[in-house]
Amino acid sequence: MKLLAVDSNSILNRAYYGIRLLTTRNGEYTNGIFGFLNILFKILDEVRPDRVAFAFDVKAPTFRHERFEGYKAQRKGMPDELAAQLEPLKSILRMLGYPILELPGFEADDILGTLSLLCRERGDECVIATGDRDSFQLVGEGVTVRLASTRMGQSHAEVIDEAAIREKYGVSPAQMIDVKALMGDASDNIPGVAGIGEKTALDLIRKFSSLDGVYENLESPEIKKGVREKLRLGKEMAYESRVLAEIDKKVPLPASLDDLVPGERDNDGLYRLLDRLELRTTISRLGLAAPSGPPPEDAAAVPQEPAKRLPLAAGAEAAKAAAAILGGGEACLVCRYREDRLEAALLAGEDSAALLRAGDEGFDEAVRSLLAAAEKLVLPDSKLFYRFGYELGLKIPIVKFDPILAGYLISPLSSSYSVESLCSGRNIAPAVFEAAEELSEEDRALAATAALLPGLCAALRKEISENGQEKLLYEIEQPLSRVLASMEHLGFSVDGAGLSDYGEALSADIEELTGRIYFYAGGEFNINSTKQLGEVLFEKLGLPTKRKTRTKSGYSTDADVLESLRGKHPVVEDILAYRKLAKLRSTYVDGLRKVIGPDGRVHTSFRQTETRTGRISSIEPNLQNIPIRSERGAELRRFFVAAPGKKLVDADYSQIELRVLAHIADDPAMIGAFLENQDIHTRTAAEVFDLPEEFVTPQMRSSAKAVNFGIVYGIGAFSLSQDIGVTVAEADRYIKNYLATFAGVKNYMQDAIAFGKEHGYVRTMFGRRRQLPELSNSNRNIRNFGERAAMNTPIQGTAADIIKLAMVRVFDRLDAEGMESRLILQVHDELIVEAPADEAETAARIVVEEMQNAVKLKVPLLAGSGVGDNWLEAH
DNA sequence: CGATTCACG
DNA sequence: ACGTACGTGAATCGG
Repeated sequence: MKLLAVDSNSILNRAYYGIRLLTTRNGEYTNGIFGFLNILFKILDEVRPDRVAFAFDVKAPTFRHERFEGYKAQRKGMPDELAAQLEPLKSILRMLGYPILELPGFEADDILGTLSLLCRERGDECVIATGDRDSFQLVGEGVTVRLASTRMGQSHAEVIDEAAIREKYGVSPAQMIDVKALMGDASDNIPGVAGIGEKTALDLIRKFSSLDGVYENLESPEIKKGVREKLRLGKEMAYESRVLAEIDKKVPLPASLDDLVPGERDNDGLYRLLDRLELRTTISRLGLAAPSGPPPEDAAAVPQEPAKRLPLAAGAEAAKAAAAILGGGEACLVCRYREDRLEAALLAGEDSAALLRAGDEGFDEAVRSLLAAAEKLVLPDSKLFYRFGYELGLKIPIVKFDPILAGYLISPLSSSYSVESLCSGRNIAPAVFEAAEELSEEDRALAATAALLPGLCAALRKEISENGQEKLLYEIEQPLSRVLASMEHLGFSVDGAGLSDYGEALSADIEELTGRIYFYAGGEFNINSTKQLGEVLFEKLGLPTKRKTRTKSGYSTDADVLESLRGKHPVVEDILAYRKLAKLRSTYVDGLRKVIGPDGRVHTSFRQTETRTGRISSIEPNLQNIPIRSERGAELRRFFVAAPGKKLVDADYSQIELRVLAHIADDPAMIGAFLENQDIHTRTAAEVFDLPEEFVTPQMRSSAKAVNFGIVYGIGAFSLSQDIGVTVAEADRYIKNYLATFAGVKNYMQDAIAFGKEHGYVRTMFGRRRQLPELSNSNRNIRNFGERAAMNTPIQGTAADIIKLAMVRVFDRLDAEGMESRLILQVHDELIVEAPADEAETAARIVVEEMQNAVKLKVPLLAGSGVGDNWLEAH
């Protein structure tokens, strides 16, 4: 017989602190549960026990410690975010079929002790799974411990047996009790002897083998005077502590070992609970599938319509069936693409469905009619569909509803969006397709997704409407998808040859720098390795270290640190230069060349459901971070060119975020400044430094600019001081002056946080939301982060809403005017249009107009523009 | 695959 | 006493 006895609270604790906070879309915390289960599965796999028990502490304070309350700090209560995970975890364990043991008045340790003794008496094996060292004293005679830890997302479980303890501590497992009696344990309310820590305690027990031994030899010369005095004073406490330190092995367990055989798993219940907790990986790890029947009526359950049964036409019948469906009202569509080709599509109407497969009779025509009827479709990932349309040379209508975009608007926090993940936690009853033929596995998967759409969309539409996000979805995000598809399809022309020459020049300079750096360093090393670079700078060359990296794993060598070392050693300058050039070469020259298509253009992908604030992002390549701030970097933009006979039109908003702030905060001083078209940074400088504008120096203006940025980000005096190189006190004064002048801004900041705390989310002018569970976190740093995000998100997000709206307007206007100019890129506050040379000036005027008129604020929205043959010139 | 660094708005 | 601005994506190192 082999028993696995789990110290549940301890493992949960480890898991909780080992994994960053995770929440479901509804704000339920899950990181502890997730980590616990990972550790559990790993240990189960390794140990393969035939009996399992989960011991839990009982919440009520334990009477054993009452005597010492008030004497020592009480055991810190667990944070709310962790406590909330306790009950769901127990439910999961019960549904897995495992017994849970908890006894009022006894800690989990005592239950483990008792279980381990029972095993010993029978000569059975006992493995204790725990996250702390308290139960080491139980080890020996068939009893071992698995010490769990979660580091970097990985679960480890170290095997601790008697030999391991002797090696680590130099004492026997039983002697750990005496060690603890001396050193105490704050988390267990065990006082120990004041002033004796782990080292001294271990040393004493190693020498004198027990607490009695120590006190019998108190006068021994091997005990230092100070220690002897502490021991004398703490003798009573030491013996009291020993009683507390020894784990009870005789608690009245309600179960015998033979009651601990695992029972049956409740797969449906597990699925429902794990689904609610959005623990998809755990679901698949357990091989769980959605319960077949309708879910039992949960208190919170939304009333479900009975599952619909739809006949599914396939093969030769499919095209005709699809035409009939498209003749009706709304229909759901799920597509499968393979290398830009549509391979299969499942169309589901009110009461019938069709599976269209490439190669089937009438497929191409059926697809054409699908594209033409897009406005009737409920279609996830509609951008792919538009993109597919553009590849065929077709501009297709905007779909009726894209559940992926809706899901993103409802909660922008997820890492990815799919029909399946959107259903999780929403209690969606799938429709049932009745096919005449056996479907392939891929087609079954397509059908499974399509089956969820009707129910999912009903739920999402309701949420969108309750959230007041209809306009945002139907007038901004959905039309924008098609604009993005068009931009991706068109791409941006790149001068590959010019780029290569530029790269050659970089390489020559990099080589020279490398040689000099090796010379200064007195040898070759990998300059790209922070670790090796740190060793060279701070150990070999003896430069003063500034700070450690965030994880304290080594020396930081970032640009800030190097900047501060400038002048201390000539190598520093070269390293800074090397880093700049190496970045340009690897990320931009090499990186970009890799993605230039056969058409000589780069086709980025815009991600529309990625950011928490509502911005779009750009990948493969990222065209939103092409250099501009440094001269050498900006040169790269010369290689982003207009096609022959065309021009680039570049238009950008002027200070859109500050204008949005002025509007949202309704700040008279700031609104006044923008109405008078003043230079906002100079104006800010005049206020912060309390001077007339004529006396504002460029330096002061630059500091004020940093203050303005800081305000938008949710300012802190420390960071501002770092940024502009003044003392924290000085920075603090700037901020105070700023907020005194712009009182509306100050109020806005407070209101934004208050709103976030009250509602659990903040929102933009257009109703975009961002949930902020961080605001109710008990960790101050996390909470502070939440507060900054609460202030920043409405500003950044509203600016994002506005430019998205402008993009849709520009796109439609160019179309309406019958022009050939096309939007090809967006960089947050900047739009780039490729225009036939003779249209360029008109296009520039139109873009600026649509950008400025996208929305009416209390301040004017200004945009400027330029025209050129390449991006550098046009900007 | 996490950590570090750095490019952009 | 502590940690320190919002939002992204890509390259690189090294476990």
